[in-house]
Amino acid sequence: MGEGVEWALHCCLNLSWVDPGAPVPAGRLAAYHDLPPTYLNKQLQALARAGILASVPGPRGGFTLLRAPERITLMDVVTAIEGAEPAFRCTEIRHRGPAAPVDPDPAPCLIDRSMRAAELAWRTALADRTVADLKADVERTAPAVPERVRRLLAPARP
Amino acid sequence: MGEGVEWALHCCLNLSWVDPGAPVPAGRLAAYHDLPPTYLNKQLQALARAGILASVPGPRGGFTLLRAPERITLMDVVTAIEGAEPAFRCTEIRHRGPAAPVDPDPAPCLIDRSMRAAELAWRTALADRTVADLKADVERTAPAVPERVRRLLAPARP
DNA sequence: GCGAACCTACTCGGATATGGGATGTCCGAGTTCTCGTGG
DNA sequence: CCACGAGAACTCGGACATCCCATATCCGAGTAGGTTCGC
Repeated sequence: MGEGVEWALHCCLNLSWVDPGAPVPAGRLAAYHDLPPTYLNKQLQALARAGILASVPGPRGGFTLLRAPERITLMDVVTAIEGAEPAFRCTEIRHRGPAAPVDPDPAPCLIDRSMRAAELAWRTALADRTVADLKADVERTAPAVPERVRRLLAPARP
Repeated sequence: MGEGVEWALHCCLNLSWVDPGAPVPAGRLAAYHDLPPTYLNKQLQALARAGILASVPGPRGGFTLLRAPERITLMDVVTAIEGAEPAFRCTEIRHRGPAAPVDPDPAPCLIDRSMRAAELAWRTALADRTVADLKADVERTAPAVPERVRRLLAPARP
């Protein structure tokens, strides 16, 4: 799994603590965790294309959560970064080679079926957990974090 | 996920239908599904290293199931091919950059926690399903398959 | 003093390099079977 | 006819290329705000 998933999740969580009316530029989000700014920008673009973040260009621009944290599941973020295709893709090798039946077997590949069932369990677990859940848990276990995030992501006051 | 997982699963299933005392060479297993013989050999070696297959060299050699199909889970096969490391690996980016706490936070990363919980659900689903289950299901839905596998994987009779 | 036009600085967005791992191939070590030879 | 030994053929096992995608970077399009000029 790509490294950008971790970055995207942390960014969504951090954005859940700042004022939705004040966009945060990619560079500042990157500086918070010491990440490559332009590459993080790429991941944020993917989140924007998926409708999770809103992007505003120009000075005072940046990224903002487009939906409420309660409506952003971990599955949404993972799908936005990694794509919607399943990790295990059945290429139907049972229909190749000398064992290939003359008329294609209408029955589904049982190996694919099992692998997809397992992947569905994974997807369900991710879909059951939202950014709001993470937000609440962090606020309970580390109450100092939200204020620190707000301070470091806030725009520089001249 | 690598393509070799699909190959390995099909091979284990096919081997469950042949006589455990008669090893099947990699080339014949590859020919059954029209796969690159030497590359499939590489995957089978990984299965042998994991203790799933037994390999015997020389003429009349090949690969055999080392354990009973009931004792080979899909998780075993996936781990043998893909490795045991989790798909999502937390690099603790929360401890990097200006927000890094002076003494490392003993509390676990909650994002990592959620991702690992989801992956555990996936692993559990795979561990609950064995090659014997697949074997029984195929024998019920496609009774002609086992005989065909035995015939095509049997050693050539001069 | 006030308004408007211009200019600058800053941001996203996509097109462009690079490296590591999955994919694919090749040759050597070892074992078994076969064939020939001698008794 | 049988025992034995050398040879050959076949297999796994690991070392060696190749390709593709994740990673990383750079420059252009567009916009908001500040500045300056004219009235």
